[in-house]
Amino acid sequence: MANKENRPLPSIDEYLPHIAYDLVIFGFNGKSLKILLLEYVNTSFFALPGGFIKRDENVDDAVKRGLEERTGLKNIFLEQFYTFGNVERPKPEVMRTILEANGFDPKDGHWLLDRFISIAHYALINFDEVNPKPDRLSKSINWYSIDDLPSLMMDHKAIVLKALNVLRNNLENKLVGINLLPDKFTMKELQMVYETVLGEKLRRTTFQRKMLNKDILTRHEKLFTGGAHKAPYLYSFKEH
Amino acid sequence: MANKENRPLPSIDEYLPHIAYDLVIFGFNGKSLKILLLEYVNTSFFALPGGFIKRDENVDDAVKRGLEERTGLKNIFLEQFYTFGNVERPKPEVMRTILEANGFDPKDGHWLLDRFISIAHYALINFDEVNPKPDRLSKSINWYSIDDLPSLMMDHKAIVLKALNVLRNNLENKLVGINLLPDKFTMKELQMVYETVLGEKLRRTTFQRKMLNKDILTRHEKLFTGGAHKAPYLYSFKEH
DNA sequence: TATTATTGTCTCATTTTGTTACAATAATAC
DNA sequence: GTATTATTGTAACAAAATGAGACAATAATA
Repeated sequence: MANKENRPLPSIDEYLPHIAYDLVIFGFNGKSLKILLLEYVNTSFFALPGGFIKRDENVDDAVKRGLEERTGLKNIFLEQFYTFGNVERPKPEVMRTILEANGFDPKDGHWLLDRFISIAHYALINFDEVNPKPDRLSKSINWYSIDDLPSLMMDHKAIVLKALNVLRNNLENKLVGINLLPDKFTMKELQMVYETVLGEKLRRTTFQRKMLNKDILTRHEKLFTGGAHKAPYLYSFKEH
Repeated sequence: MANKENRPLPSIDEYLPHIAYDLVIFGFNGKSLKILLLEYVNTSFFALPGGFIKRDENVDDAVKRGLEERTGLKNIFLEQFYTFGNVERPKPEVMRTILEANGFDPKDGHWLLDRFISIAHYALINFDEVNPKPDRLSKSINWYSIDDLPSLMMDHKAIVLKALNVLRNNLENKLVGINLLPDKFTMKELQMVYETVLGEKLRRTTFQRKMLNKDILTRHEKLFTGGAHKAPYLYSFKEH
């Protein structure tokens, strides 16, 4: 099967049936936490980027491949956090609508219309480095602020909420900041990452003391932004 | 296909291909942390209990069903923690050996010999209430202490280690103790749960104070064990 | 040179945790 | 009964971590 541009849909010979992955790609623009969402051609469906697993491919590798195609970035912090496997989650009509809007005409019983279990991952990236590319079924891919999302298809809203929750729990252990910030950053920026992820205000002096005492930061030169006030130091995370 | 007892293998018509689940069932006997392992008939393979997902069944429900069949218990604390999806994990020869030892003769390309992705869960149960039952391919199911496991098939060792790790991280939030202990228990028993899961000794007085201050325990009557010493109070977890 | 906004650090109060000490038992032995 | 033993519950103080406020240092600009 192929559409008018003669580009075939993924073949069942190449991919594992019933298994997909979804990606919650977090980015931080210095102010708020955002995620990447696709909008499908000729529909009003917003969805998480996702994909399928090749028959001879590790799940991890499939996801890395998908993430790289979307963002152009390699070596990104990526973590699997839950597998969504409810019977109700597949919506064949939705998938059919999307495929038809893209010029395909899948037969009943086509594997893409079947039940899918989705292995959800989240990624943390530095907002500035990314130039996202939509996939061939989507008309656009854009950043949406986590507290102002459009309505999402299927159970994707639940996937995002779960991802946020996992992110909160991992904030201390995993040095989430490393992956959301540029190499050098100010203490204020680091604090804002913590505040956005946790969803609460933190006390400036306490936060600064705690971070410095952890012995995970290296202090660099000052950053002169032109503001009429004392310039903040830049920091980076220590190697080990 | 059926073996000499004429009991058929699970049919591809009924189950989703390529998808399985594995269970790390933790129990606590008052002293050490144990898990349930199967030993397969006429082989020396030890493995985690697992199963397949019916085509019209939620993953959650499939796992609950399997757990109930194994332990006879309902309403058990159960949590999905990771999906193992490496290409190297399936071992068709191993599966074939097990099936043949049980009197089956699967054709090449049989779906059970194919690649499987496994959604791993852990369960916490009260050791005393359980009378485990082997499945039909296994000759036995038994408790094995977490620090004295036999060698496990495929990547099951890695699955157990990951489960233990998740358990450690969830110890505080999830009140793991609730599910590993009987309704009423002594402070010492609670402490031993913490110590076994964390793998380290804790200070008695500090532990006691911390637990009592949390306002999660109800104190009941004393427990007279016959020991020549002061009798400890029994506690239970508060409802809410 | 004064003004302004922001940053880095100090201080002291408060809370939490580490550590030791000790009185209060249940049994048992006499 | 009374002494002995092991274990438990809690108090008491020290040490460490956190909360909260104060304040000097400093890049700009007026």
